[in-house]
Amino acid sequence: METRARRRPRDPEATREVILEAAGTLLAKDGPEGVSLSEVAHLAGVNRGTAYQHFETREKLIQAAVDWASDKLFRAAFGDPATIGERRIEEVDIAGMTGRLTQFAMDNPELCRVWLMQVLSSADPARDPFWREYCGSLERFAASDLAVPGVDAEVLSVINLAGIFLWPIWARAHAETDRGRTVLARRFADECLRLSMYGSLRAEAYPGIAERLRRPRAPAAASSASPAAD
Amino acid sequence: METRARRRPRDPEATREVILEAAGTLLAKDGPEGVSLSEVAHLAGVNRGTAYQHFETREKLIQAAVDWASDKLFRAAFGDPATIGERRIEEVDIAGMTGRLTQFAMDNPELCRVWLMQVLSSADPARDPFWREYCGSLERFAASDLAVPGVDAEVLSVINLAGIFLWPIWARAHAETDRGRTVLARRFADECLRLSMYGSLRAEAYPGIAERLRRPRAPAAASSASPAAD
DNA sequence: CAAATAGGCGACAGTGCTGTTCACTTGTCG
DNA sequence: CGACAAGTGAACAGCACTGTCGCCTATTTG
Repeated sequence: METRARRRPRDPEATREVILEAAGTLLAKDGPEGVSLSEVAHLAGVNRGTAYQHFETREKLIQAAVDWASDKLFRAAFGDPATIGERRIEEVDIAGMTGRLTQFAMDNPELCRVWLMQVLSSADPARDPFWREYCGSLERFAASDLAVPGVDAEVLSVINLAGIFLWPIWARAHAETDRGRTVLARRFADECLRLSMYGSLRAEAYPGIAERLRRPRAPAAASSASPAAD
Repeated sequence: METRARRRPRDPEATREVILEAAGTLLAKDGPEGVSLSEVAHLAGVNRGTAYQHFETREKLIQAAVDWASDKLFRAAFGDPATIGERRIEEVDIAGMTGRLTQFAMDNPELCRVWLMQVLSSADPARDPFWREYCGSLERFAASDLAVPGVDAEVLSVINLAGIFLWPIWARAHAETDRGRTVLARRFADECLRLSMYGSLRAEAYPGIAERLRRPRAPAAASSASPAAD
């Protein structure tokens, strides 16, 4: 992160942080199996031995970096995890949360990439704290009278998060300037809202689908437009 | 792939295929930087030297495997790339394509993971043929009178594909049985359709958002519910 | 201020992977 | 049948990375 000035001033906390940050950056670039402790130490401007003092093995460093990313994500979306219990009761501001998350994703695409990749590789994504909280929020929202009836919160969580975290990567590749990225962030936010408000299909044009959705879990109606699920 | 039976029958095409398949599997597990040619050769039941005969370097093998995954995806969604030009004219069956893709993703989650990771790491995702075709289809759909007005096809493509490809991973982790997975596939398809038809917010409850969407690209309305994009 | 502590550093052995070469076996095709 | 191409096995140098050890020195503390 900085040009090595002979010897790092003794400060375990800061050192640990700088190592985690470097690990996060490389994790986003190469994936969990692709980062070497040597690289991380070099990027962090720290001796490899120092890194081993903070994290016993490469494996544990990676894990710590992933958890660190997840925690940052959590804080960006929901604030301090310690006080989360007290705030559970208040009204769910679903649009606001989506906005905060979208903005954060735009500002920290690497972090989101790390988190996504971890979830993609995890045998049990449901154990991730951020995921649990997000999904829980959507469930509470779906149960409220602000939501359209029939929302499947779990599925919607995957769709939302996947889009929110993938979009910035797309955007980064297409906008060189900050201004351009802001425009792209706005486009995403708008389309998210539009989709949430009105969907994408003109409902009148698809009576078959409407029919199918009216009797959930029943065998698919014989409409040419409805995808067969089995 | 199979228990090595002495010596592989001479068949370059099949050998190449088996190597690519093994590479794909490992790619899905470990990411591009995480697979070694030794591992691939071992899993494919092929001599390391043989692998080097088909692919000059590790790097080229990885690239070939990624392209191979992208191509399979393309075929699953759109059929033979060679004949794609002739079929461009016909009506866009957006729901049908989504259904096919969803099913394919459920059956081949590793493939989708490979593709996703590649896109996540690529500097320019727009060069991927599958992406281009998918996005193009949505654009044609958005321009038709089957779509709600104001759809941003590019954003919607990201949202759709991200969801479609991430869901199976979630599902795999949560359903042990084929039956369970079928149910989860159905849940996803239903929620996709529901979201496409009606969105998730009760439009009447969010006049601020409706207002904002009515004048696109203007500075955000001062609604507490609308996410600030800048 | 001096000693003790612990954060940080450099060097080392061990391991696994890459890319290459070479001698060898065995299907397949003209 | 003979030539050639596909597949095997082994060996090698070169490299990068892991994990460990002992030394150095900034900070703390008595």
